Amino acid sequence: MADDVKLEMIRHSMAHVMAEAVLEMFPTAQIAIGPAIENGFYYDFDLPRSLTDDDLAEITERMKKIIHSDKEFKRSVVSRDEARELFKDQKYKLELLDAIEEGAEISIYNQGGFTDLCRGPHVASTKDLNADAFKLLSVAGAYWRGKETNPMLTRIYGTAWRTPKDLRLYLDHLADIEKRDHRKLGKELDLFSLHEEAGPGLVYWHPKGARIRQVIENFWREEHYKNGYEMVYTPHVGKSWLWETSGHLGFYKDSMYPPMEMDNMDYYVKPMNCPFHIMIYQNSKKSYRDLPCRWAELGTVYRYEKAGALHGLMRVRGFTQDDAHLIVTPDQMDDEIMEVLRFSLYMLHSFGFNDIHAYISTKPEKSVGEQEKWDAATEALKRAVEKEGLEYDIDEGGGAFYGPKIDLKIKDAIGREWQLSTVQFDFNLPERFKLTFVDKDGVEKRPYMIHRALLGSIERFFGVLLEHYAGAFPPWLSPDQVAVIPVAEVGNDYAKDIEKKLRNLGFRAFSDLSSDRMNAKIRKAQQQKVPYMLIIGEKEMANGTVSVRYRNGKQAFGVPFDDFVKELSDKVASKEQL
RNA sequence: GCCUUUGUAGCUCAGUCGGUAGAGCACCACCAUGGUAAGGUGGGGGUCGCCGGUUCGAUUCCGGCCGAAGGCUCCA
Repeated sequence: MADDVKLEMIRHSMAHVMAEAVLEMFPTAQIAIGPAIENGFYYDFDLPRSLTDDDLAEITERMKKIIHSDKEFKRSVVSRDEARELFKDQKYKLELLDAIEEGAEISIYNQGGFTDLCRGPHVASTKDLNADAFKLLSVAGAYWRGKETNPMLTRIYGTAWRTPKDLRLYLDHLADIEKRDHRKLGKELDLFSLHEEAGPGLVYWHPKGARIRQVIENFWREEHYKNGYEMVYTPHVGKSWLWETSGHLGFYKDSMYPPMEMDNMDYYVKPMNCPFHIMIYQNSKKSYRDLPCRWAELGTVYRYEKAGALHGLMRVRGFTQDDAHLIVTPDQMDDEIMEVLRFSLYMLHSFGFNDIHAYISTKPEKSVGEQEKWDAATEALKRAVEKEGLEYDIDEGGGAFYGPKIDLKIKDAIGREWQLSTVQFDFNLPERFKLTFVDKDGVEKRPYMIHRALLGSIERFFGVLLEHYAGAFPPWLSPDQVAVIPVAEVGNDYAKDIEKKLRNLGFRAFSDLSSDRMNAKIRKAQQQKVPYMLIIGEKEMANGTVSVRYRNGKQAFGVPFDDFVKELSDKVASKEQL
């Protein structure tokens, strides 16, 4: 039996054991569903009261007893009527029963004092579970069958493993995730903040965060020019005419900030940049000779996200998309898609993301645009992904109503997936705005429009980067690349001099001339994750050298200053991690 | 929006079984001039998230509101 199947059985069985424990404590509880999930299990209950930490402890103890009691998981097949009788007091189970199609086998599992409607499979006996290899993690609310209109149930999440050691490794992993939390690191490293009183979901970039953002944006712009893009700037608000024409007021209004009235007209803050780029396109008659247009903008947009959905930098109400729109002739589509994909991968690699997976989403049931266009575009996406040798999955019917897309997801340093790049066809806006170009044969034709973001949004990308590197950015991105630390006050002038030289060479350096002792200065720089510390004392002053202390604890003494500059330059140019 | 948890100094947190609060770090001043992760002493700083109720008295009890965290849902 495959290992992962066995683990799933353990987790599913744990869910049953937990349900038994909960029913012991709350005999009137209604039980809903309790599946195995990634890393653990959960069970949903309708309870007479809310749960406390003490309750979780008691449930845990009861579960341990049940596990030690060595009860067999007995499977039996029952008729629908027998099942209805068995679960006559369990309304959610009856609802589940009704959903089982006619003629299908109805199986139940029993372990000692608990019987559940269940497809299985389970471990043979509760003794196959390890009483020291599970932990109840949290209590949360969850709608019955995930529907907002249904009653809210109490969900208990747990994690379960084969051995206590596996459990410990997983708990360590959770601790690692907590340590890397970008909200925590953002505060510790003084990179950004959010201010509820000034508006939730709106990001304030502090000087050090802004330095990193500048490096990202400057690199982004340079690469876009190298890759044949032009930069545009567009307004932040537009009259309702624009959003009516684009269709956003029809299908996207709930996600937009409400209108501002001026001169009897409604103005809306932009939730997307596309209509503005289209206005630029429309400004003059376009020939096939003008295409492709590749227009990029770091465009800040505002969207109304539900308060409960906001999360640090990952989900905000105001964010800057690294947006671009390609307006191309049908002939150019294939090459352009391939270029966009190649460019995306290059960008992601540059930031240290090498584990990349693609997802192609195809035509959903409700959609606009002719079938041939969808087919042509979807094929172009597939060809591009295959040409780059990317692994990919197809999400059938998962595209937006206006066109198919490729999403690229990266894996970060601890294996979590994040969606960053997206390349999306749009068959809707060219129609709505009646975009045309005059082709070689003198006939006006409709161009293809491709919407793409490589990093997604600057805010979210920054959050992902921060967690990926756990705050220890590679030197090219570090907000402070070099801390110059004099051993004593007599070294202050030399330290200042070195700082100045480094700054003049374009590096981000500072000298710590505070009245702290050297040890404290080193500690501070280390906590701020500064990659290079130059320790300056009498020896260094006499010889024109520096003593280098690296963030990773390594040291190099008596390094000629010019040698250090060379080393730093190489590191920054290569974008390598220290 | 809903469920659970939560909101005390800039940060991390303690505390008051109802009598208007403390620690460490940070900040300021003074002393100390120190060779690879915290030198010493002193000081300033809080209407205990907001509004209302109970009470002689509320940061503490009760109710409402707002925010945050973890979920459900959605997504860049």
